Amino acid sequence: MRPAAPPFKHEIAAELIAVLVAVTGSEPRVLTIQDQRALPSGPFELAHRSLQSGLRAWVERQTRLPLGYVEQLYTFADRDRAGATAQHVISISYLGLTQEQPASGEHEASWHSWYDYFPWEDHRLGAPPLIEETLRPGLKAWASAVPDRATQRSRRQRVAMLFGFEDHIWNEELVLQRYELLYEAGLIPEAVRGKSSTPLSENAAATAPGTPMILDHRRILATGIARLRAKIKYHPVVFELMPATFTLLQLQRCVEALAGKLVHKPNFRRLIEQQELVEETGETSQDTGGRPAKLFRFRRTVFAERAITGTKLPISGA
Amino acid sequence: MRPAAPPFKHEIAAELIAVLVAVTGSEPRVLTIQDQRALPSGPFELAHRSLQSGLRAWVERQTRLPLGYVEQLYTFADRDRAGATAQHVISISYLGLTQEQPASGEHEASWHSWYDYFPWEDHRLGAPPLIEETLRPGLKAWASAVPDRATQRSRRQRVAMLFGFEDHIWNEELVLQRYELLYEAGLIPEAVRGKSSTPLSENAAATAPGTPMILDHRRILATGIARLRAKIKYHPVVFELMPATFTLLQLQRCVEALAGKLVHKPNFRRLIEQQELVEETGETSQDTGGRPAKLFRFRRTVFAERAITGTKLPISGA
DNA sequence: TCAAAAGTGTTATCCTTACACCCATGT
DNA sequence: ACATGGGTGTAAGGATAACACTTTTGA
Repeated sequence: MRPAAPPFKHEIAAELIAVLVAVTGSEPRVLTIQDQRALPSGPFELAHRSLQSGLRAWVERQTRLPLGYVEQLYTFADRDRAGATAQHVISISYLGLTQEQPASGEHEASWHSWYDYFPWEDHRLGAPPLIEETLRPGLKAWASAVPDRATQRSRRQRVAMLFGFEDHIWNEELVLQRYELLYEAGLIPEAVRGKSSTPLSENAAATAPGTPMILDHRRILATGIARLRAKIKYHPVVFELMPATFTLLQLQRCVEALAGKLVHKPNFRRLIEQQELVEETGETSQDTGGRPAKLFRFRRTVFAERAITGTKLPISGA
Repeated sequence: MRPAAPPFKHEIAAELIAVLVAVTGSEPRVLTIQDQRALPSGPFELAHRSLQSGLRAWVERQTRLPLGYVEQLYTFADRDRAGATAQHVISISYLGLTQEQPASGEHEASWHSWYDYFPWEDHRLGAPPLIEETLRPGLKAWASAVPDRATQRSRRQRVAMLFGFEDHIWNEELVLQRYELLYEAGLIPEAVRGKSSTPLSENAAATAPGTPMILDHRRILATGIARLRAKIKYHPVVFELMPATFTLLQLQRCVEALAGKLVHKPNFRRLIEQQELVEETGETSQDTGGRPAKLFRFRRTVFAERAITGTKLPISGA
């Protein structure tokens, strides 16, 4: 146990990795580079007051995106992150909320639905068929692939809880745990690719659907999605993803896009209005077939009021 | 926006900082070094599989404490953390739960109640008098010290919400926010000490009580306390702090020590037993005056079952 | 007998969730 | 007419928090 005062000179490299999220037309979108195979990352800059402000400056300079909300996710320094070529890098990952810009600029950056990477996470139209068709058999095989009875039972229970099999309800917040389970079961291409030694799954053909990413970037994305799904329930961050004015249904669709499940409309509206999170602009929108909807604007003052107290969204079953 | 593959060679130093918590005799305790002025910290080691396992190995080697539960808190790299002598260090902080050992070993390490550092956070006997006597006047002065009316109102509201003045209830989870407010108000010695330029508070005599720490260590401790207070409500981590067998009242006292507020005894017991978190050992304890209490043991299997589903503790008002 | 702690039973209240229904507009 | 979305009323169920009370031991 040594004193902290004179810092140690273990020299290593550090980088920032950003999960930048927007919601466009009822789809949750994430900014990627390298033909959607990587999350944007950059060097750790020494010139800023704090890590947070450093990330903000870097993102805004590179992409011209106004970053509404920024939150640190996790710091990784796993030795085998990069596989055999492991160099000692500390990666500090951040979640950032913004709005998708038509021309997001430069360097082959592009936006994609996060369900491209995690197709099993979208339960807005019920559980996607691929869960029963692909994941469930693969997971069942994995659970049975061990001789010990007790381990089998514990694996099966874990599978059932995470994916909502047998009485269990779907908990949309467990994005990371589900990814890690699939990884452990050898159903994620990234898991197999890195390992030169063990050919983990004999059923390598039956890997889970979803676009793979380099290194552990898909894992970082899962962390970001999970954090955001948990956050929107008690913190008014959704509004960072909305345009200046919006209808209540648009807001609802945004929440649903993030949560990956539908919410009860009447209750949603009541809860939003009760809490006075929004105010009417006086105008209406006739864009979508049906009765014109009132337009609302976020009451920016609630950031001061509720940053502490918190807010509520009616997303059930978590 | 550059690709992540070839890591950047910005060389910097990295260290780990640990908030190690135990509960001994109804007091929440934290391990400190340097005459209780610093949290234990150590170099980032490259030899481990992950950051987490590196921290675990380091702590167990240095202190011989068995670490029950470990969780990453936050990563700091603020330029002015060390004041003028700023060297570029990334500090990765962790929360670790353990049980206090009589001889915690070496290097002037010692355990102290965390309320030594945050005396205003202990509301088990009601709001401590020092809040009304010292904090409230200081905060009031700070809120009035700005000319703008709107800013005054917003400051006063923030103060009231965080400290439970005027109708607001005390929310025990807001440890960090309260510390930051006091810091901003110039009532924390650490805030003044660093600044060579602005003598922030003319009422420097009236700084908040509580033992100061070096650099931002008290802030890191506040982060750890806040995280733990939030965690115990829905995750069965309390048991990491308990001996092998315990009475329900001991368990309750432990929860109360962490939360800094009392809980309703009958409801607490019902909730614990309903969830089958514990099982009777068959023995009883007559240690404390009164009817002998049944001894319980934590059902270790719930870690598998509820790591995902979560648990509940009846701590109200947050 | 009293203090201290262990327990049990019950109720009031609020929040969540859902169901049922009506309104306004475009095709 | 009917599809689509906007919007209101209300009730069932469960979780929470509190009150009142009995039991068992040691001093």
